[in-house]
Amino acid sequence: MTVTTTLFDPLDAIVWQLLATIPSGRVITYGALAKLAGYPSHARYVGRILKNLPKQTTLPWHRVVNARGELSFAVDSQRYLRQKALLESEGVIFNGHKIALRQYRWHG
DNA sequence: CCGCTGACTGGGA
DNA sequence: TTCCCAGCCAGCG
Repeated sequence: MTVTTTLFDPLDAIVWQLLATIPSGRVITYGALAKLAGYPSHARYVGRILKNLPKQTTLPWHRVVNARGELSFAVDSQRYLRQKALLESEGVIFNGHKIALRQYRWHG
């Protein structure tokens, strides 16, 4: 039987699982997520994974921000505003375009 | 195989 | 501190 056909990459599944563990009100960077998944130099790939998530996903994709504490979308674009709104609804504070970081990261 | 494009980064200026 | 940029790496002609 042929078969096989991996419907998705193993890394994708790992990232999905890690993403699911990030608490409301907290954020994590693309790079940190990649590192936790075991692929420290794949921040961009993590971005691609998020981009490929189905629209109806329940995963907290909005809790992933870039290393500068900003959202990786064109400022004021539709997607930018949506992510910002979701984060603010969880209590994340913004200072201009940047997240008023207190604690980045999950767990801690 | 080549070149270009990103939901990215670290480090030098 | 902010800006800039080479390096990064999978996907898609």
